[in-house]
Amino acid sequence: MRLSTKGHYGLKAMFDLAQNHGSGPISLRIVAQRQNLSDNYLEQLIAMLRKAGLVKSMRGAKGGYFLARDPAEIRVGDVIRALEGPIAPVHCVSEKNPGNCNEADNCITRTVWVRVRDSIAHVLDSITLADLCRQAEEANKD
Amino acid sequence: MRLSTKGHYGLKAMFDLAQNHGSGPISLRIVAQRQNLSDNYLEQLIAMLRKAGLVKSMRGAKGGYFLARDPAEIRVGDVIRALEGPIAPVHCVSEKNPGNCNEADNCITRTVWVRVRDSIAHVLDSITLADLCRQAEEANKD
DNA sequence: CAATACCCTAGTGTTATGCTATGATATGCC
DNA sequence: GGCATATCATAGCATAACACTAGGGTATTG
Repeated sequence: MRLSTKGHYGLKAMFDLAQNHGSGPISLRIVAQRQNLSDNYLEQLIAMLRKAGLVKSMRGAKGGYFLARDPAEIRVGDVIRALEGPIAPVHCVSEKNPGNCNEADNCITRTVWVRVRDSIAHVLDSITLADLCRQAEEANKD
Repeated sequence: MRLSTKGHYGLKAMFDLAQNHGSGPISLRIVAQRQNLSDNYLEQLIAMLRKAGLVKSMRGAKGGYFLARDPAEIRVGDVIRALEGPIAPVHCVSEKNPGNCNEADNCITRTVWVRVRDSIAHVLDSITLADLCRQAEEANKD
């Protein structure tokens, strides 16, 4: 019942970009240093986020990455799905292509996984990157 | 964000035992056949459940497994934890031994995982095996 | 034109998964 | 007692995912 580091690290990076949103592209090296991640590895993760349309990039010197939309318009669920695929505690209740469970009709335990899936999705989709930034600000007040 | 088959199959087996609770020990071969699982593999899973005190066994001919407590006293969460370990979307917010996150204090994304963890735990702990049996009965009414 | 930074792909050690297989031990029944 | 039926325990193993590392190519700035 565990997330891979993809989602874990990827959200950290997105949060970093959100905090610096509006001040132009930011190089990955900086993000990786700030969030204490391998920049080579992070590059692969951000490529997935770019392909999902969540971040945009500018190449060349002074280039870098920035959020494709306002932080308030990016939900944590968007980030996680881009990196980890559809939310699915078990294959037969995946958000996408639920797979062929030949006994889906009379499989009672299936209802458990549907509820787990929905509760995870609800949490992830109810938090935006802007929410996280607000939280960080409040934590820094002390 | 996925459960292994351990939890998936294990819950199926426990549900099977719950449905036949009260009629003495049931051999694993029967459970495996009914739930369409490899009996050799299921043996390993049920060993974990036995060590967790959720099922009891009788050896020898006419032996088998049976629930250690009433189905109403066994939560799905108990089963999953026995098979998958503590619920922890990421290591630093594990239910047990949360691990040393050197920036736990100012890690904002951490709050996301805490909420995910708690919502999963809440769903799993709010469903008992008896609930599943009741659901199965209602589904069979049609 | 050189430094910077994105972009892409290949490779790699480690771990977990999802089993299979084999043998030992305990119990019930004839 | 002896045989069939179970649980119990452990070892092995092919596959896949994970978490990176490495190295090269391409675009942009100054």
